[in-house]
Amino acid sequence: MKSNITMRDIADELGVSSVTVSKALNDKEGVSDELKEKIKVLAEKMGYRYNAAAKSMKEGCSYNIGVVIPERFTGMNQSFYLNVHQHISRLLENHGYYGILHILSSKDEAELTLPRIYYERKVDGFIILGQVSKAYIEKITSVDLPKVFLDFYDEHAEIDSVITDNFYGAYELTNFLIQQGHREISYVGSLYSTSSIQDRFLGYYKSLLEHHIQLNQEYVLDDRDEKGAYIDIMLPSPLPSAFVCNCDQVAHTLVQKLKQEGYRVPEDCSVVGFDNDIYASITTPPLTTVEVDIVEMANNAITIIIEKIKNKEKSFGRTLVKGKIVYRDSVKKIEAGN
Amino acid sequence: MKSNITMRDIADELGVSSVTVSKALNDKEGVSDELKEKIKVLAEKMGYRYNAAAKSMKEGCSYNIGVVIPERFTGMNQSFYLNVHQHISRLLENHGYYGILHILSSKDEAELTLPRIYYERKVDGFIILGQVSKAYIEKITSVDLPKVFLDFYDEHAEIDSVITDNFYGAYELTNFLIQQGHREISYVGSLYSTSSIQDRFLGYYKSLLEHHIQLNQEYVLDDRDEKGAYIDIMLPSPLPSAFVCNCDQVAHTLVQKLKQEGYRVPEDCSVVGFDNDIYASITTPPLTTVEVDIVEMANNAITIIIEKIKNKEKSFGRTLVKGKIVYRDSVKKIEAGN
DNA sequence: CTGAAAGCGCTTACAG
DNA sequence: CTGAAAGCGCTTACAG
Repeated sequence: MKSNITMRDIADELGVSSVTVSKALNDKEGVSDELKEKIKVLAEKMGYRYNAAAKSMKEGCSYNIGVVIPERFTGMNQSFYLNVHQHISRLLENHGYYGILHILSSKDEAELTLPRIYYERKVDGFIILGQVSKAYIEKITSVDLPKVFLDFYDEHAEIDSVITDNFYGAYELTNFLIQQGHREISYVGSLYSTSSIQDRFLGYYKSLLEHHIQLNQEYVLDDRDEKGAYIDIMLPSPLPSAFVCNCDQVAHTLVQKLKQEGYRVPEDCSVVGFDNDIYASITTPPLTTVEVDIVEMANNAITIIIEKIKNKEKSFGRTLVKGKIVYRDSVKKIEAGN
Repeated sequence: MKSNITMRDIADELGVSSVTVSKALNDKEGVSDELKEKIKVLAEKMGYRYNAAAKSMKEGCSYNIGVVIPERFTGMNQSFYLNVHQHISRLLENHGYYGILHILSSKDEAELTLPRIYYERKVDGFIILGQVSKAYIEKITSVDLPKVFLDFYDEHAEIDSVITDNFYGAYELTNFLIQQGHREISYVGSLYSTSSIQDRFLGYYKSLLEHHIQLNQEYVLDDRDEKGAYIDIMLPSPLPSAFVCNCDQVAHTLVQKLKQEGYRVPEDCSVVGFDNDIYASITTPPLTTVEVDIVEMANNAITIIIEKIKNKEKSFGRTLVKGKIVYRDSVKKIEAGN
């Protein structure tokens, strides 16, 4: 199979012009159906492959989208974003686009270095997957390409973002705990770490408010330091009857700690997570949690970015994607007066 | 920041030709240092960005590498390949290349449909990540682009592959079990499923042979069906004192099953895994296993493919990357005469 | 040291 | 319905 067949080669073979071949292969007007068919058959036979670079140059766009994930979200235990990237990559194909993954190193993030794919015009837009620093948000906002922020947002920047409805998910989950008879409910998550953690906290808080349960500051527990590294969770005393954790991984860690201290889950205290990732299923007992709709999030992000490529002026603001509570075995119903 | 600055714009601004600008920006001979510097400064100031598409068209290559992962390896619990892709993507950048992820759907695999990135000349080569069907191997082998197979190989095809030294890893692990006094050792893995599973089995077998331990066919246990879907593992009776599992996930499943049946690990029987993925650390007790050197594997694959792009004739055959035993708590030392 | 010319493969706009 | 011409942004080979 010769490797460098061009439209011209097909044209020469058939004694027509390359313009005609171009039209035929792109199913455009202006070629007789008969000739069109003949060209297509020959192209196939000659092993013709479209040259995307030529099209890119002509049209001034690459049909690639950069998917940027900060390095710290890609650790061994953090396959969530890579998973999302996988869906993005697949869904993008339906639109004739391709994803180029760029792991943003902590160094580049700190030094505000943009991905090389930007400087080489390899991409027509960016999907930023996972919260980056404020300064980096500003930096990337200054770039003249369309971008959407996935799984986080920043209230100060005028950007489009697609996020799980963290607020509502945590709200519903806490409502559920209260329905099950819980009154002393703790929240586990460092409030200033990410917008997700903060919003989930607020959903939890709203549920408390609605049920006239006082927020006890000693029940709001840190799970990571300023750099986002996990820290040992300090159990409050007395122990609440339930814990709302900001994510499944932390819920998993918490359950292990509780067990070490001699408590049984859910008999002695209930624990719920968020994300429905692998930690939810491997915890014993399996966790009641909120499932993030990855496909829907990826889909939204892609629709938005492609729309913005067509029309730079368009703005979408925050798009919320609803999660879904997955009921498992980590919550115990408390009888009244227990 | 105007977005469509070209070399010509810079040239016009400075009253020189675009050839000179090209030379300057590419650090080529034939421009005075003074002018070169002036051009670079102005380019930066004008917000010039290189047009990769133009270069691609000129040189006939895209500077992209397609990373193809069969869909079935990307499930919730299978972040391994996505993880590898992440490293590939990062390492590729050091060579001026980029990775484009393509999830090969089971349908496309069955129908022998090549990734669209091929038909659109979006990539200069392929890294196939995870074993595909024989027919698909043949199909992709017929393609005129360089390719390397990562984490599997096929003895019939003349292809370059980078694999973990599965044979040696399982051999060493089994040796370790025997050193610890084990004699009845089971292997868990369906031998005809992938080359990895098979080679790990052979390493296990070699260790038995060397220690003059008879291979007991009833101790070779299936863990998945012909389609690769996990099946329930049938425990042999009497129970061996140790299990060599073909991967950590299966080891994790096995440990749970053993516990359900009332056995303690490692007191009643020892279990070892392979991969050192998340399952190794979340199993209670944590698993002794073999750590696959992902970075080294990715590195090798990239070196090979880039070498092959430069020189299509070059052949590398099978490249083995050594793993490393990670000792944890799932193996018990058996006293002689126990 | 500097630049005019040609060409990479395609598409668009126009003419016949 | 068909095609000649121009151009996308860059680089190479050559001439001055």
